[in-house]
Amino acid sequence: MTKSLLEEVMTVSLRRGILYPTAEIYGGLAGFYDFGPIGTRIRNNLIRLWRTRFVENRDNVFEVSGNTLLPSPVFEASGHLDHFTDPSASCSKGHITRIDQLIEERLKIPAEGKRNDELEAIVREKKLRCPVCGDPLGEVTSFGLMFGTSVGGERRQAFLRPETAQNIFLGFKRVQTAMRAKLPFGVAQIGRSYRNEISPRQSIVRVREFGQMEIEYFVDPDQLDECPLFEELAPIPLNFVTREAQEKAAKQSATDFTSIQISVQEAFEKKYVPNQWMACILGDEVEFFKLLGIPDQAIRFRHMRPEETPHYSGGNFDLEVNLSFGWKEVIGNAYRRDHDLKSHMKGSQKDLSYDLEGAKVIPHVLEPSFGIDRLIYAILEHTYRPQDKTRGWNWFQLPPQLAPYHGVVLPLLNRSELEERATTLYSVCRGQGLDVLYDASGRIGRRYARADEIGIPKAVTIDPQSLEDQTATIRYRDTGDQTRHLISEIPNLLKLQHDFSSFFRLSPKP
RNA sequence: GCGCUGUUGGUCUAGUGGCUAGGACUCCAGCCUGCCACGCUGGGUGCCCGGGUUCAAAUCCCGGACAGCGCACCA
Repeated sequence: MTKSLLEEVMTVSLRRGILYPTAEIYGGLAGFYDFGPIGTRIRNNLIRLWRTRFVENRDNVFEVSGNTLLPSPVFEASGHLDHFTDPSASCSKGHITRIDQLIEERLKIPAEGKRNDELEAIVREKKLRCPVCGDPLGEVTSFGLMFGTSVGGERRQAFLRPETAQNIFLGFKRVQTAMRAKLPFGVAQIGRSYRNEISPRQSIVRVREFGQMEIEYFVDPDQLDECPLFEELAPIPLNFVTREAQEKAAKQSATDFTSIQISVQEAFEKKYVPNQWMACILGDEVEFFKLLGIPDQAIRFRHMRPEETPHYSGGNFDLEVNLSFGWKEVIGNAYRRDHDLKSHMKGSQKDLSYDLEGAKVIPHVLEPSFGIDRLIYAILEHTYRPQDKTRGWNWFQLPPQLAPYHGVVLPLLNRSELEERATTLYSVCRGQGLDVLYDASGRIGRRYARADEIGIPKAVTIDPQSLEDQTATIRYRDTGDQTRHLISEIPNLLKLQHDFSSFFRLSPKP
């Protein structure tokens, strides 16, 4: 049986310290993975790129870092407590009971597949009570998506957040006033979220603890079609799957959807998306993806069908990446209208409106939410170069900005003069803030292979000629070609020589 | 959560109810080596966990964990 691409990528990842199961020596825990030293470097680089483009390069985006554990009322207000998956009810003392299990156990009737209101009717009819204390049971809600715990001596109920977004809404007023932020502005957050998935799958694509990079853009509802990025992003092409295309595919029992290519401008003007802001967010992501090593044709935006979209949404558009096991959501883009701020105003009894020249406005929210782990998997799969016949080993063609090291310094031969010269260069590079490795173990080809396998873009080799004329060779991972340079120029040549112009160009001042 | 399949050094794998569980690659040390893992020598690490059957279990049985796939789920 041949290995799937996923299994192959995972094998390399395990061997080279990219990632491995959490608590592996105890048999692991389904849906949890740790990043190893190489994976952490890649992850940090991805986060750095994201922050550079979407936060630091923008004048009006503010980054926060929220806690992962939040008190229960937050999720009562957000609606998460009503949308869990396992039906449960709590009594007046706060004991939580799985209602489907209680019914099956006590009444010996099947409860599977019944809706919450049906289960609640059974509870009322049969007068089921809390099995712990005997108190009456409250409303039946679905439970299980969120990891719950209790806090402090008073055992206050709390949950690990299922999305980073909530902290942003909770802190909206603080951020807005502290930063004296004017609409439109964004609040970004990079952090971890938790969902107790019934069945984690596909390595780090569906996990129970995952990283998210999110922004909530707060926009005056009257200015949703006046995005300051529009002029820059208007020509960007988008692969787009309309709802009509999905209906058509369903009717024909097709296995895939047909996508169309439209520009950001068309997406807005022809109303493929609800507003200009959403069109720009999608274009912004296409530009970002150019740096990740995932080809354009492997990404598309899918307009989520109504049944996949919450009632309050003004339209959700997933960025999906074509992976070996199908198209997978890597970014969720949601137009949440004023749902979140309104819900928390109601839940907290605090005013979260924005003072717009004396008039109270509840900003509308547009939310691009990146799944870090999925994105890393997508990058690994798309940059993996297996069965390379010319070089004889598998490698990752990681973009230089994501590669775990800028380069590796190698003495061609294990002679002390060469090693001295090489370690000196290594130290100089490190002193200049470069991430470089030194490797003198084994023959040169083996060391090139080791470097390739974790995607190091350049290898510098000190050879006997280096001692005569102070030069060294740079071998390029992607081609295997070599060029010779003065050693004094090597550190600069290892620094990223990438065209960042489009990356840094955007600098709107709304 | 249900079902199918699987789990042997770091990785990939051979294997049988019974001597010190074999190989390949990687890794480490040394030698060699004027540029792409395939020169030499030496070395290290392993039968997923628990229970059962048995004189004897890595092997058979049961349960669990984990993984891949399918279904369901993924507000």
